[in-house]
Amino acid sequence: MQTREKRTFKNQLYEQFARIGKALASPHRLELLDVLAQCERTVEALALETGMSVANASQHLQVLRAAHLVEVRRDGVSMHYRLADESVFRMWQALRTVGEAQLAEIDRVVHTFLQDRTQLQPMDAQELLHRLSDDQVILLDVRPAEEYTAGHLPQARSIPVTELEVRLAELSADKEIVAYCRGPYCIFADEAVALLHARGYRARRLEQGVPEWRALGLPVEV
Amino acid sequence: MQTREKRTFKNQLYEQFARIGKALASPHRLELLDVLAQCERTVEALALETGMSVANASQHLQVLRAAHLVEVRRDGVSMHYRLADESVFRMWQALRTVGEAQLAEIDRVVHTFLQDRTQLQPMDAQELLHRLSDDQVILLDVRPAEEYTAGHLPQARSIPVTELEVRLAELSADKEIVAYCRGPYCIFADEAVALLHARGYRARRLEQGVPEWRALGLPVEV
DNA sequence: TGTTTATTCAAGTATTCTATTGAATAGTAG
DNA sequence: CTACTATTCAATAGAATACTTGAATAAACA
Repeated sequence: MQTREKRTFKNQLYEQFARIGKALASPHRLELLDVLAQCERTVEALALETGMSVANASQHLQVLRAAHLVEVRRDGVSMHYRLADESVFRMWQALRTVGEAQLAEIDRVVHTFLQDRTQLQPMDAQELLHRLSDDQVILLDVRPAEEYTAGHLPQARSIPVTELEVRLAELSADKEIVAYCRGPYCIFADEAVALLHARGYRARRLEQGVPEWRALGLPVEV
Repeated sequence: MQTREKRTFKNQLYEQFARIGKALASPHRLELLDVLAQCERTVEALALETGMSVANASQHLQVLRAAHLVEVRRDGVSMHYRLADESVFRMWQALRTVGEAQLAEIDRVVHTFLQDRTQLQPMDAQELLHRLSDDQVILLDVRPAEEYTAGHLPQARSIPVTELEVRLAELSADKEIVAYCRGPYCIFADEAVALLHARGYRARRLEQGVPEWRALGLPVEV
């Protein structure tokens, strides 16, 4: 291959990879990917969840679709978007890891809004598996019910954080409760643990969300 | 936390992650990251390697630096850039994986320029380790000498592809030769294997480059 | 068939990004 | 101190992107 031909090859190759990079170049699109990592959703639901206008959400979704990061199916009048592939979540996870390692601002934002998260005594997957096998804990999925339905951790019970207060009676105070939600930047589990502590329960937060759990190669129930 | 406050939190968080996404949104910057995955380099060397003007390369490097994907050190009059962190390479790798899985165009580009790569009988890390332990193969690093110096596979010998033809006498034809280079889209090893085949050697191509080898957790010698 | 609903498209404006050019800076060598 | 080298900065013009608004589709339902 000639030098010029090699340049053409590389240009075309990096051009293609940059299509994916460009799709990641917007905070709105990253949020869409993050939400879609839980389960598929309609345009309207995504717009609501992310606080964007429907038209704007739709446009960003097409950018993601053009880069083949999401796929779509029609169901009646609604379009349901979902991540194209497990590798898309892994890329988002890799990007987050870089951010956590390199951007002090991310730490600062988390600290500003979430105060001291260590009070929630984060538990990792390893420890959870161990405690579950001994039947020592109640595992609580505090995400919206539809996300639980789309896939949840084995042995988890669904009590969305919005319903937790009125459904406390369902929980025995004998065992420790481990709450999980969407992932490391989701605050549903934080809120649940805070509420449970206030009501005298022993409760901790699981570090992983469902997508991180799946990425660890651990089983998810549908 | 109030609804409005939650939105502010998410906005700030995704805004930060998008800094990294934006840094990945240019083919030139992806190529810079890819080249830097081999070893640190000066601005001039990067400009030469990627076919960009020095000023343009410098500007793109500052974009990468602003996103904390690369770091820089001064050595006399030259600035040496390097990847900030192993996690940056892993992110680039994750992006490539998505591209390979989702973008048919990437396959098409590779096929157009590289014809049939299976003729080079790609070998994976597992098989190489096995063959090396039995002393059955010669392992050849065909990258430029400076990249070999910055880190190479254990037991590898350095013969840059540009020098291979005149240094063939150094290689015994008894053993099979395994050539590797920068990674899956680098053609140095392809060229080396083709040349070796033409001269009657048994030769194969290693799938991984040094950064992929390192990312597998395998040792790299300096 | 006409109406409703969810989504996409098209147009317009504001903003941001890119590559080029030439000048400025910071360290080195004479 | 002067000349030189490697890099960065500043200014520019052109290209691409973002968000809004209102209209257009396409399926579902009465």
